[in-house]
This record gives sequence, structure tokens and C-alpha cells, in this order.
Amino acid sequence: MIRVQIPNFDLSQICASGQCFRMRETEPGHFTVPAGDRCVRIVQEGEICEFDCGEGEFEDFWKPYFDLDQDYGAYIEKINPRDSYLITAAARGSGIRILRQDLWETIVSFLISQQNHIGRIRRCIENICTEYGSAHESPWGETYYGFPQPEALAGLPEDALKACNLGYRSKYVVRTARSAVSKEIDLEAVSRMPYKKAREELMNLYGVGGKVADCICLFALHHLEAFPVDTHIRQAMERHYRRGFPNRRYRGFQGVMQQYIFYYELTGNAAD
DNA sequence: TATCAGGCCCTAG
DNA sequence: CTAGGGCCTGAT
Repeated sequence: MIRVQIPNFDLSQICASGQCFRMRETEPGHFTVPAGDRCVRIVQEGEICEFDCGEGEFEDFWKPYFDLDQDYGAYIEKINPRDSYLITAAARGSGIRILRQDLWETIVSFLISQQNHIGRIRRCIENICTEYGSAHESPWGETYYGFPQPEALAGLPEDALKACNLGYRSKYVVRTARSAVSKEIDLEAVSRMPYKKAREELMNLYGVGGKVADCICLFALHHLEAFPVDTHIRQAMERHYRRGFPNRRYRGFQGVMQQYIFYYELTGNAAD
């Protein structure tokens, strides 16, 4: 059990920010976080968190996963004080972190996310894990399912994942799994590429367009300059940044700002 | 009952 | 290169 104090860290916000579809708040302040074949339980009260794992695993895996060494207050301080919209959005989501999720898992997750609702996205991924992932025993005695490797999906017929409720996205996932297994795309290599190159490479995958590629770059590869534009962000841009988002000012960490805006738009901003 | 979700593919012009 | 139809399913 690891007990730590972390400023600008709020698991509820991260859970709702939609970067990770497997993370759950089981009861207020109690979280289960699956990642790849791992799983950890965390209890949060204010800035104090208790990670239900050993120190080695915390340092080596979860600390980088949640980007805990980064000072997000520093990002927030760089926001233009005259930009009241972004100031408000960042205040609302000040506990958000940009995660470092597994590349393969993130590719599949965001292939599934397109033209889809969050609830269904979660169910789809859950279905895939229980159907094709391997069972594991958690330290606290629960069995959970890991995320299946590409090999587990590459041999399926293209529409097999419709049984997991993916609909027309089934073939996107299966074909992408085949590309990974055949090394048509080298995920190891992609993970070492700079943003633009990685984005370009990912867009060669069947079903991966610009928006999905940016989500993968941001939420798995930690390219903070990636700025995924979906319908919510597009609307926010039209309402608040008619002259374009000030990319110059936030160069290199626009993705962090995107998350503040996305979370703010998603969780409702009626209290403006 | 229609519309449209955290898009992308494909085909026409 | 740009525009527009089609696509699974389900929430509203």
C-alpha cells in the first residue's frame, strides 16, 4: 500500500475525462484502474491517495501512467488570464492528467469510440476483454480480464466483434490487429516516433482518421501537442475561438488545454 | 419515429 | 480535393 499526496490530481475527473474507458469509480472515492494486464485499486480523499500496490509497481508503472511527476499547476498558470473561458474550464478540470496508456489498447479503444456513446464504448471494451483477454487474479482476490493482445484478435473474421457489440467498427479492429501482427505497422517503432510521424503512421490503419490518431497520440504516446478535434471541441471552438485556438501561446501542450475544454463541455457548463 | 453520437471509408464530381 | 452517403447500435 502506497500513500501519497498529489496536487492537481482528481481520479473522478480523470475517470470522466474519457481517456480511459476501463477505469471505474466503484463507490465515491474508490477507483479500480485496469491497464493492459494490470489492475490497481486506489482510494482518494482530497490530495491524499492510497494505491493498493507495492512501491516498485507504483514507481515503475503507475507514477508514469498518471504522469505524477509533472506539475499541472504550471500548465494552468500559463493560461491567458483574459481568456475567461479557458480559465474556467481549467479550474473545473484541474485534477485531470494526461495518461500514458498502452498503445495497442488505446488504438482499439478509440477505433471503437467513433460515432459512439461513452456507455456503449465501455461495454464494447468490457466485452472484448472478457471474451478475448486473459483472466488474472488481483492482489485483493478478484478476477479481472486483461486487454487482449493483437494476436488474440488477428485471426478472427472481420465481423466477429459484432458479437461484442462493435457494429461496423468490428472490421476496423480486426484489420488493425492483423496489421500489428504482420508488422505492417510496428507499434514499437511508432511509440518512438515524434508526433507528426506517429500520427501519419497511425492514419494508415484501417479505421483510424485524424481525430482518432490524435487521441492515440495524446492518450498513449503522450504527445501533448496533439489536439483532437471532435464535435464537442469543434462547437467550443466555434463559440469561443472564432479566430482560431491560440496554438502559439500553448505550443507543445495544447493537448492539456484540449482536455480541460473537453471535460468542461462534457460535464456541462450550465453554471457559467 | 427520427436523429445523431468523441468518424471514417469510399465513391463521384 | 471536396462533398456526401453509408455504416452498427442505442439514447433521447
